[in-house]
Amino acid sequence: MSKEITSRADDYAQWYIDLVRKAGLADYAAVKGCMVIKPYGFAIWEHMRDQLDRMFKDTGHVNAYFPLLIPKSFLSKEAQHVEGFAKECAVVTHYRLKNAEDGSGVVVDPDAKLEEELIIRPTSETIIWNTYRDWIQSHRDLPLLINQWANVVRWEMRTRLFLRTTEFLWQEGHTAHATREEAVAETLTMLDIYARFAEEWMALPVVRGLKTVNERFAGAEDTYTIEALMQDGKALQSGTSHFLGQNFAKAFDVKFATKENTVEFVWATSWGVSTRLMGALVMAHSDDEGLIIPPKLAPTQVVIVPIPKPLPELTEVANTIAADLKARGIRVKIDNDDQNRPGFKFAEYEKLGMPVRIGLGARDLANGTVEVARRDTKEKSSIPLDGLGAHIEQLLVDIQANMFERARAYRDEHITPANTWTEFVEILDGKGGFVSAHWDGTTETELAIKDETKATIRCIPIDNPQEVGVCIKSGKPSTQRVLFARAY
RNA sequence: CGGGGCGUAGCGCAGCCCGGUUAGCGCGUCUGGUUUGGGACCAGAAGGUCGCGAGUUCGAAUCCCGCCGCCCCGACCA
Repeated sequence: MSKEITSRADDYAQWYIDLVRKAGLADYAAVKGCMVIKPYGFAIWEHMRDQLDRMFKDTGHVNAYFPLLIPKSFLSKEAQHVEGFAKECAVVTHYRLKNAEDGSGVVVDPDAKLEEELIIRPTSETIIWNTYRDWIQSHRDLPLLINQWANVVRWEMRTRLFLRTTEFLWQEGHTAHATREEAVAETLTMLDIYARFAEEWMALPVVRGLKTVNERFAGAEDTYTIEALMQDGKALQSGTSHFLGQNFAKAFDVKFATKENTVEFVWATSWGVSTRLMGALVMAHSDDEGLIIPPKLAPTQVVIVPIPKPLPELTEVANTIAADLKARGIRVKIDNDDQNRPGFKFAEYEKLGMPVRIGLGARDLANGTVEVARRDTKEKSSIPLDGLGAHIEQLLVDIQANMFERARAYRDEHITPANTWTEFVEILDGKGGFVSAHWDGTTETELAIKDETKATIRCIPIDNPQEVGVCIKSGKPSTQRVLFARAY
């Protein structure tokens, strides 16, 4: 077992894992690499999920659910797709257990071997497109805009809570369109929704961009990404939106009759974000005291702590404040615990990242004030009871904005141009973050850079300015800078 | 699968090199009391197949051999 890491500076990755555990977000359980999301972690995820779901529905999408198990043969229908996922699939081979002859427990019944093995979905393109074939006949059936909330399994070699687990929760949207243009537009619309969600709800600034051929989703023509920067200078791919062209339509023979009475293959997109976003939230905002949850996602936005404990006269005032806040749509909780001391509670709520804490004691009441502490800056101030509700309402807005601004300032400071190879390596090893550098556009060079520095091309930013230059590595001509970084 | 490290109370660890009373410490838990505006204090209590197996020895947490498990780094990846 490893020692506890208490500061971000010591070992960021380990500190992150300890924090996720200590704050009660999640832990590993039973099967190696599999994660249990605990109630507090799940409450935050639910806020994220609900908001994303609203944004999907506002753009015309509907939810459905497809099976967990996929016939093995489906996976081999799209050549690139198999290649991308074959190495990490969990396979179901039998459907029955029986008691062992020697009474040692249950064993797999060899007589119950499946004709065709089943794959536990690593992603659902194949089973969904196999289904879409029956759903789509005419241009009148298009566009088909479906999302599903599901779990998937990818048998990764190494895992890390939220960032990469064997099983994870996500949403995957799968759409079918009559034209290339419409599908490309959908791909970008969804990328934009992800970026807006990250920035407006998670207070997480992201770079929108296009993946290189090498980093592209298996089976896609184009993969777009939102890339976020963590506090240790490493990048995190936080969501992807794929333009699939007609690849899956061809693999699964999904055609439609056009208005012109011809028959065409449909155009496809898929897009997803996962519980990895929870990891991004933690790694982008936390400090040594614990989590800092943006108000829009905090399960409890304001906690009222009677000091030293819930005495009747304090509880009465607390109830009045809580009623006012609730009426304003604020998620508020009164701490009625009379066992722990205030200092303990303060530390505890800071660890959980609750945006605002209201301290309420005799001393305050005598002055007609309360103590308001904000988690993001740890500032405390004395606020009059009169007008408190409006003040808190505004404070939550301010905290949300401040968290985003702070993260954006950090991100912006950590996009560094490099013009020579020496500079490039120095930045990666020193301040970290994104390095903006010229690249000759070849996979060969990209891989050579990755080999030597562990940095990958995170993306070619959308609307990237074109400029003449030479590749940082090969010295060959280049037309634009791309963003490199070491990534999770 | 390669390179490191670690398995001792619910959690975090010391003890091991150099074998020797009844295996310790901190946190947590339970009881009682005093406290209560930034992680309270005092007193007492419960809690252990020292990862498993075999060996050396009068005697093994400690030494030897084998096995198992976990963590970290690398290859894979949302």
